[in-house]
Amino acid sequence: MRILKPEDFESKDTPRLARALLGKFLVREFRGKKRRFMITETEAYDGPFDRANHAHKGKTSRTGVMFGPSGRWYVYLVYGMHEMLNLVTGPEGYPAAILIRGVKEVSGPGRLTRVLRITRALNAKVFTKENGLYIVDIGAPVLSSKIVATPRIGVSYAGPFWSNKPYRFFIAGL
DNA sequence: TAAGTGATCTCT
DNA sequence: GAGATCACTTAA
Repeated sequence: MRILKPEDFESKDTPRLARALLGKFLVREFRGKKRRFMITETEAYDGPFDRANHAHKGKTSRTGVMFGPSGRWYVYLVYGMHEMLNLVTGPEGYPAAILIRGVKEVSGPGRLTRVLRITRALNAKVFTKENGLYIVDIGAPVLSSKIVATPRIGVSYAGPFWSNKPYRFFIAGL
């Protein structure tokens, strides 16, 4: 078992990283309790040209964290009530992130953050054990035949080219 | 199918 | 400052 490091997400191949995150475990240490959840669904938001990516219009106070180095959390509020958990990827200056949409037994990005008690307090925090939210690899890769890729959810505003890209990944049959 | 909810961004 | 929009969930 290995705790992943910020440098493990420096690649610009965001879809590949998103796919590789499946089967890893999200570990939440909160108020003295530690819980592990297997990541089962992710989405890639890949760089400045991806029109579905919040950062495609440039750096703002919200999206600035995506332009920084990999391995930070990007947490934002959507629809007035749901916090979304993303892991920033790519080298400094390349805005990209992976939305963690689901873990085993918890489907949906809004429910995930509610169950794990994740809020914007974690936004821009480095992904470490000290911050109470990190990822471990238990060394059990997911069979590629079990991984399904589809278009991302809720991004029709990005136009057909970007909204149809198969940047959503999940483990079939859970 | 649509309401709920508030931060963010794009105009004035 | 106002108005539209939004990487969702739940109840009907």
